[in-house]
Amino acid sequence: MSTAEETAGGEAQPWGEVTPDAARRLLLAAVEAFAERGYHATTTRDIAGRAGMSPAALYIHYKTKEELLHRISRIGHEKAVEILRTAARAEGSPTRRLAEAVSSFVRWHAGGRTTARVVQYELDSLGPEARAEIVGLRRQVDAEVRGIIEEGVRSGEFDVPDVPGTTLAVLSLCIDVARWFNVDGPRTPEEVGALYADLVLRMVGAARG
Amino acid sequence: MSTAEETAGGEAQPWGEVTPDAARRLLLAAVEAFAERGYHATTTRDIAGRAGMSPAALYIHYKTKEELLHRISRIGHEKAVEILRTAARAEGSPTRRLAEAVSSFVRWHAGGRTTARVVQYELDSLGPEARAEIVGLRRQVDAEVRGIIEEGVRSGEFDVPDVPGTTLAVLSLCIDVARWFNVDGPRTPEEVGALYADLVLRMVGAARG
DNA sequence: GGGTGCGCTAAGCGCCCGCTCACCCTTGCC
DNA sequence: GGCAAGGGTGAGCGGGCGCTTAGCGCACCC
Repeated sequence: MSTAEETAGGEAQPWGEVTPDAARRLLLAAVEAFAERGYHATTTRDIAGRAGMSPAALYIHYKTKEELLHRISRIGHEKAVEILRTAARAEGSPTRRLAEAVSSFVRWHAGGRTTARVVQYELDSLGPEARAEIVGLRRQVDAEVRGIIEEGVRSGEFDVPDVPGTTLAVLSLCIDVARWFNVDGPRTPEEVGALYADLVLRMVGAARG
Repeated sequence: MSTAEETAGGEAQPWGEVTPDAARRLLLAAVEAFAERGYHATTTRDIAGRAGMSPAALYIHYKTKEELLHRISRIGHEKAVEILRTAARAEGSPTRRLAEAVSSFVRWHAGGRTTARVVQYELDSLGPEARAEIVGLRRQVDAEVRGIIEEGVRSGEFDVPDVPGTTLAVLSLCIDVARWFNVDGPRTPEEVGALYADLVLRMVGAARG
């Protein structure tokens, strides 16, 4: 691979796998537009315009507008699973791994807010087959977090009466960051990640710090 | 007032104030449609059809499709403020009031999921002036919750290093219920409300029941 | 019982949507 | 240089959108 897939800041460039170059530019333009206005309010003319192309160019690389959303959604969810899987399978106590999972997941939602917004909130705009595929990836996301919490309960580090419910709440908290996070706001993604990791450790009754 | 505004279950019928009857039927149809497909994917023909009317009937009661969304959003946000204000100003310790605020707010999001979904997720579909008005109501929502947490910190019941950040997280957790809650799922609104109240008390470091 | 006005409909206007098609450049191979 | 291939464009099709308008029917008042 000749181009770097990760920048120095740790922020992923997950679109490196998309070729050729024009297809990637269109995909990036679509992410921006979908995040700003939503899938249904975005026109193919707008996407093509942002990518510096004519409306027809879109259809050389993608069959439909929905295929664009599907591709974005799949790549984004794969990235989400990868982030959580890395944290879940790292070394260290469940407490440390849960904190790392939450803070890195939150950093991804805050830092790549445009992508995360599309990934998390435009699921219903997909057709049935595409949605079914993405729902499968979401189950993997849920399983990774639930796994860490279960381990912490077994080891006695956590005190969690309702593991599925708490898993849901933890993921919900992280995902909703994509809705409210503001790049020009007072908090950096790192700060929100640290705050949320602390709050989640409180939620599972873990000893902190 | 000849008709009841509240049902026995405590679930509000906040549309009682909308008159005449045809206007209310259209508003309810719009809530359903917006919640299901989103504002931009909903057509005025669909709304009118659900209300059993012709497309033109909509424009007798509302100037534009956006006015429908604006009205729904304002009524919904006013209800949200009312729920939190009631809990915040009740008697009892900050711990009790925070638990009541969270559980009732969650019950509203879960039970009236269609309304809550529109209220919480279609804000960006409003024009600038309408959005500005709604943002003001949101600030009131934030202030009510922050007020309870501040009181708990002052009284020594809570241990919260970052009050604005924790307020944000608590509200985020409650609001996101509207995204994931499923009426056919395993949990009732009451169960989710109780679970979330407990999780939030853990987040603020309060002694629990 | 005739007039008045309101709630509603049938029809349709103008616009812009997603998408297609015929054609045009550039590139690389012989 | 000839030529095939593929990325790109300009123009435009069919259709559905938000919204308007002309007119109808029914409840109500005198």
